[in-house]
Amino acid sequence: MNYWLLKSEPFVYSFDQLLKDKKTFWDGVRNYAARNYMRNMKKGDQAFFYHSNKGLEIAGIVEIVREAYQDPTTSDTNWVVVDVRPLKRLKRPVSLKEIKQEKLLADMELVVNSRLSVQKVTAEQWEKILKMSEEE
DNA sequence: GCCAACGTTGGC
DNA sequence: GCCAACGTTGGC
Repeated sequence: MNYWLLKSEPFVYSFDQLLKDKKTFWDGVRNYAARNYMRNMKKGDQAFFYHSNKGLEIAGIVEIVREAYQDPTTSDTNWVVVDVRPLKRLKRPVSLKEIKQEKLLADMELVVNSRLSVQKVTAEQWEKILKMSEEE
C-alpha cells in the first residue's frame, strides 16, 4: 500500500466538507507530475488531506476508493480524477511549521516542492506524522 | 499583498 | 531544442 498527500484550499474544499459528503472525486489536477501520481494510486491507498493557503496543516486521512479515471469536468483526456472517502480526522492537525521543524520530514515534497498538489509520502514519513498527531 | 519557485508557452 | 516571458501556486 502506498501513501499520498492531497492538497486543497479549505475555502474551496475542506476536510469538513468531505466528512459531510462521505465521498468525492478529486478533480482539478492540471499538472503532469501530480497526474502521474494519481494514475499510480491503488484502491485502498491512503492519503493525508492538507489544507493549503489557509490552515497550512494536515487535517485528516482519506482512502482511495476508485482508481484514476477520466476527469468528468473536462473532455481533455490528459486529466484524471480518483474517488476518495474520509477515513478519520487527525486527533490534532499537524502544521506545516511542525513538519518543517522535524528533521525526519525534511525530504517531504511538502517541504521541498510545496507547489505540487498531489504528493507521495513514504511509510516513514506517514508514521512520523501520525505519531505527531497523537502527541501534544 | 508580495514574491520566490515552478511549469508552460511560444518565438527563434 | 533552447530559453525568455509569462502565469500560477502557495507560504509568508
